[in-house]
Amino acid sequence: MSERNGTNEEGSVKSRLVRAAVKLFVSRGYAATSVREIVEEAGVTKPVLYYHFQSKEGIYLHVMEAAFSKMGAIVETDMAQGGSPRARLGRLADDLFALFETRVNEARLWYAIYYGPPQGAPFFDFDSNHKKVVDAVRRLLEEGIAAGEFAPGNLDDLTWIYLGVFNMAMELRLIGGHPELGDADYKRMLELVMDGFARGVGSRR
Amino acid sequence: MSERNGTNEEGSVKSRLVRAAVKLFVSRGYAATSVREIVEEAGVTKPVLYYHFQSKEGIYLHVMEAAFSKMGAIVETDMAQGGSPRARLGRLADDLFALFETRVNEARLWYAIYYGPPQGAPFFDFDSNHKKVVDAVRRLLEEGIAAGEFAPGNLDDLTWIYLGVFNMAMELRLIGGHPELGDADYKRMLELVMDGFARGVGSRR
DNA sequence: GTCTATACAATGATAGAC
DNA sequence: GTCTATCATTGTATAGAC
Repeated sequence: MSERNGTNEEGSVKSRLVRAAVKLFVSRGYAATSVREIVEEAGVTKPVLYYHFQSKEGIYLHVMEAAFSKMGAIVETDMAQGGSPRARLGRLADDLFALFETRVNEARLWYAIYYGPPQGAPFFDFDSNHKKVVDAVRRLLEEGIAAGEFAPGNLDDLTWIYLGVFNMAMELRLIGGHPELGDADYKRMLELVMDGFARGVGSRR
Repeated sequence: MSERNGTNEEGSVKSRLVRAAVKLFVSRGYAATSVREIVEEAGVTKPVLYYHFQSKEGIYLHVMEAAFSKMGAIVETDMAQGGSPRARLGRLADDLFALFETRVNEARLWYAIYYGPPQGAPFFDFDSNHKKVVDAVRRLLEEGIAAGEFAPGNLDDLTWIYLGVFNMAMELRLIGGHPELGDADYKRMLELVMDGFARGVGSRR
């Protein structure tokens, strides 16, 4: 039963290569990581990497896709669930932040490539995934206004304010030196923002 | 008068090298940029770079310091000015955003190195500059509360919410695909946030 | 200060044996 | 599937002439 599942088995050469690539791309960046370092970390030789993936670009794309598919799955799952819009907004933030917490290191690579220079890395479509999250937040805010949980206001402004605070919480975890900022703190900040939305801060003219 | 000012003259070899390095570090990243590309872009040969700067790291540090010194200067200037705390907070955001607008490309490099893997680039002290901005915002919020412009609240929460929205505005400019987000939009969002602070959203218990 | 020419290690990738 | 051995190219950096 060596082919029981579609993905890699625990200690297989392929999965060891992926783990090594993640570790090195994350700690050094794409361009600064060499194929030699990856295969040494994985305890194999170069041709093994070129056999399983076709190139350095190939293993990079494999790593990125594996990490991002989870995010899309969370959004879809959460949007299919019930509850009040405000409660669902909080749950979505919780689940996304929990995923982020388990992959803080990968997230450093996402940020570097998404906001920064491409580093010579092949194109990866962040935007379609990012858009899923933005659309979900906007829709929940819209439903919250319709349900009377939030006061009417410019939907774009509310969306970006909410995501701005959420994003800030992630970035504070990303950089060192902010160890005291935990789950409770970011949750409290998001509740403050939603309190503001409920009281009609978004309805400024 | 070839040595009239302390910095580089307009078309000097040194300044041409700096401009070329900025352009390439910004568009490709530090690790993915080669010394050969820099000198070709500047129209000189390799030894010229090694003569003026000592290494690839040397010209990188020169580039980073030049850009960041401006940010510290803005914070210090704005903090020395008068006006109500809320008005000063708005002015600080304006001035920092204006600097950011003139250097969107450099900002991409800052984000990549600050939040992402080091790319093999030498250490650069972002945090002391970043801390200046954070401290300024926190102090203005504190003064605003003392003056009765803002309702009392958790100062850390207010600071990060404000900076989160400010930061989101910058990041939306950083990535393509959000062309419609201009000065007026981000200013309106920050005013909404300060409205919330004024009405006491931060005083949740 | 700027050039030509080059040293020399490391890079991504492959051929061919097993 | 995995190895040894090696390719051509590019990388940072320098010696030495002008």
